[in-house]
Amino acid sequence: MGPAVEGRAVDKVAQRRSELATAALETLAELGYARTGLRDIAARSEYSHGVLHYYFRDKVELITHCVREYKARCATRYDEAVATATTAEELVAGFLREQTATLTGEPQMHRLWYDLRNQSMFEPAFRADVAEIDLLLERMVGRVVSRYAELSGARPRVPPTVFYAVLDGLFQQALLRQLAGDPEAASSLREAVQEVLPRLVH
Amino acid sequence: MGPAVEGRAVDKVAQRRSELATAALETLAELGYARTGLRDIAARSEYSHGVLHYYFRDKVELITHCVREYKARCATRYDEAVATATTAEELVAGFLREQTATLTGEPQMHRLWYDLRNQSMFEPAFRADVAEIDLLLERMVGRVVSRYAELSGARPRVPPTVFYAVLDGLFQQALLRQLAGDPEAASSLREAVQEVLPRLVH
DNA sequence: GACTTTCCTGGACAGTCGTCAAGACAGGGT
DNA sequence: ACCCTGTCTTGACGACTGTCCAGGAAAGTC
Repeated sequence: MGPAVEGRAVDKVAQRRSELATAALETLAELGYARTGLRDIAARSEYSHGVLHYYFRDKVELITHCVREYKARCATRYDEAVATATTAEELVAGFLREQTATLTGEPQMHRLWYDLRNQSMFEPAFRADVAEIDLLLERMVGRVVSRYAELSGARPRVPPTVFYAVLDGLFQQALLRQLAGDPEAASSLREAVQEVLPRLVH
Repeated sequence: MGPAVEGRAVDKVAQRRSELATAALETLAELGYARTGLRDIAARSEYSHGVLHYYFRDKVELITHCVREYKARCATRYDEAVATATTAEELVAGFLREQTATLTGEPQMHRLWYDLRNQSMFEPAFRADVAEIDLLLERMVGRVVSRYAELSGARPRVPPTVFYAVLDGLFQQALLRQLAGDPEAASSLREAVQEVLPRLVH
């Protein structure tokens, strides 16, 4: 077993892990943490339930790996809008478009994020990863806000942490309404963001 | 079995239900929804696990009853501060005192609320009750804000729903930090509220 | 070809889950 | 004395849980 082969083997293993983590993410998003078993996850993949303990030590390690995969998707969501916008209005429009799209397009994935973040309030094993993602999301919001301030020639009036908490609260409320079937959830969110944002940076 | 006796019997039943619901609330707050079984709940009460199906049809009905009990505690939390404050600063001080007290004093109860609210994103059976409590909390925040505006001779700049979402986002972030052991969680929350509030009502 | 290593399956394990029903026990009514 | 009714306990049920393991399948090495 040479180093080159080992390198390829490691990649292969990493790929399987990622493959299984994706199946786990889909299952968790559909059923929620409390109702998801390892057999449900395996059923969604093309393998049997035993393989999960071949690639992951624990259920905790599996879910932790899932959460790490999840962060890669979220952290760059608004980066394009930040990069391409040339005016403040354009940036807000791009931000709202993207936010609305995720709210109506993949609400399951986001209720999973909130579910796992809540689990970390009970299960210390999740806290480190959740905190890491939370920081990533906070920085993402921070980039949007600071660029918005730059384009509109103003200054953020509250720290990035507060911005993140405020926008997260608004999004979570909208998500709850969206999943309850409220057709105006998205438009209410847009309106709220447009009202709040200029008052916190001007 | 006359009506008078029946009336007393109904009270007795209601009292037992309440008693068991209290034990359930304590257990849920400690373990979280995903890890709480009916036997855990019964162990915390002075009865055995079979009695739960004597007073409640389902696990769902039990937890629903819990949530209904929970709301009675929360909805009046800030009412005294609203009633006694004579200046805007006094009202904010009272609000922050109460908010800090609940954050550091009973964080378990609040992570349970967020847990159950998240469960309602997956389990439609919880949605109606969760929505009801959410409305109650929103109105409570609305009372604080409108009184604050009145005392400071200003106007709320965003609707009550937005206020609730914003303050809830800030509180949830603080709760996450509090439970992770951050000693500055409470003071950060106070600071954030004092920064945000005047910018949304002036 | 045989042999070794890696990968994956399927079943078994010890628990726990929600649910239910049979019986014990108490108290009042007749 | 008896039964009746409301309470509560206890044990059991099938289904499900995370975990582990014996062994088959497949792939790679000599």
